[in-house]
Amino acid sequence: MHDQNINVALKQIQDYFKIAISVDCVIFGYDGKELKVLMIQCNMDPYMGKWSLLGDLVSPDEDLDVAAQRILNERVGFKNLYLEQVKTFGKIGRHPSGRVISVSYYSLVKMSDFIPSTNLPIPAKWWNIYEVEELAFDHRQILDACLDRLRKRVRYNPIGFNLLPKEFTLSQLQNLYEAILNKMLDKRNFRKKITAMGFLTDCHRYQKEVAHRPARLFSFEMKKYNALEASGLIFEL
Amino acid sequence: MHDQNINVALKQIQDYFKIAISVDCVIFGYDGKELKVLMIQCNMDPYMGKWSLLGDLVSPDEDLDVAAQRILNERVGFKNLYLEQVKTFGKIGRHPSGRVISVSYYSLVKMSDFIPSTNLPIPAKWWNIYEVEELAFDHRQILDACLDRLRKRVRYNPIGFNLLPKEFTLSQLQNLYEAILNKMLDKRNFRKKITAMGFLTDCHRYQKEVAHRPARLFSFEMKKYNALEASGLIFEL
DNA sequence: TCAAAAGTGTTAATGATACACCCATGT
DNA sequence: ACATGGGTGTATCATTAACACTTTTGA
Repeated sequence: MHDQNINVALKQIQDYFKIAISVDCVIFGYDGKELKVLMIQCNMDPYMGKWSLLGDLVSPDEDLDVAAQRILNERVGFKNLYLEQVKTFGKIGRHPSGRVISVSYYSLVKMSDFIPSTNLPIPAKWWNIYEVEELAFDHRQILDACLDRLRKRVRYNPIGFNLLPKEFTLSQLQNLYEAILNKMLDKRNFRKKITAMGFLTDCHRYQKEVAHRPARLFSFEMKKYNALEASGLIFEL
Repeated sequence: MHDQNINVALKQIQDYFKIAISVDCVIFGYDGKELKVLMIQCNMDPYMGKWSLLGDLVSPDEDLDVAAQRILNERVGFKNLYLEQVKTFGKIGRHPSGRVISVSYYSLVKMSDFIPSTNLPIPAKWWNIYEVEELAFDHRQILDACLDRLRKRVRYNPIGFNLLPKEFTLSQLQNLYEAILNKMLDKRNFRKKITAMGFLTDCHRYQKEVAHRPARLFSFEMKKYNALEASGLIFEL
């Protein structure tokens, strides 16, 4: 290959391939009280030390969704999480190292199953969603867009269960909705609505070792839900 | 520059910059009866002759939204159209020339103002949304995603007016909603709802030269709507 | 005078909201 | 026995859905 070819190649790079693609994941969790988001500290100027979402470049032979799953798997050790693409951020100056267009996703994690790995390259921290500090890059915008989307989605799709343990009480479920929507709900109306939809399975088991009347445990099974949805059920909370 | 540098450069290309970004626009229009979508014919194998959305590569110094506006302007001659980003499509094999990740947008055009330019590089055609043939690339998926989004958006945001002439009748507005939602609506209930929201301005003018009782003309002003929204109005149809 | 779309209210059904007390357990 | 959250039903209000006839114009 001689210089002329190089110049052609470099010209092409300049013209078409000077953009890198990344994926950024907003990872939501729920600890039984608060809605949380997982973040790491940025090690790149000018955002050194600022908190940042988990993200990485997408390689040329990698699907976007696969890249998102990879990030979740590499950094948090989870597979097959609920994942939804939200929005693509492409402002010129959004990344200090050059033109990086970022496809954002949010993901839902059962924190009860989450074992914080101490041997990961970068330690991560769960932040209360309402107490997040100033973030690196345009990650505040990304976080806001994902939280907005989650709030809409959770009202019309049964995805909240991805944040709860397999067996949960109705109060836990209500509390989760209150944390996501940032709004109090009426206990009786909430229970009426969700039990009337008929997709919750009564586990015939109860909470143990709680200093009050133990609550009935329920579980959510996608199969059962799908069957009901197919016969006309409309989920709405 | 000698060969070693070349190899480094090429390696970098291979590693990070082998992905091109494009924008594809679903351009919706309304001719008074049907919801339409603007498309062109593909001149690239293996999709030669198939119909395709309007799209182009994003240049490295160009915002995504700006690229979308540019495409609309270059190809259709419009500026400042309503535009919404919908989803990013990034499957490995979606484009025959290599890895191209496409950010999709939909846009709303007043067809009444649209003068089909005959001197454009590629002639475009308005298709009835419900009669679109097999499309090039993954454009069917993109179209479906954009139509879905439009259907949701139009129920909770006053964006339908972007498809109507400045002055329109209530029947035209209803017809537009029926075309978008693909569903008949009750005339009296529709009128009650939309007039009760109070943001339509009566033009005190009427249709002319129609072979039936002429309908009252209304207009939509964003200012008025914003004021009402600020004082608590919730748009919903 | 006919055809075609404009315009207009009421009733019934459904869904949403508001609200207070007794129950079972651990300490 | 007390503190804590679990669990339950009804009445009111607001919203939605269903429905038919008269009016105005051009042909």
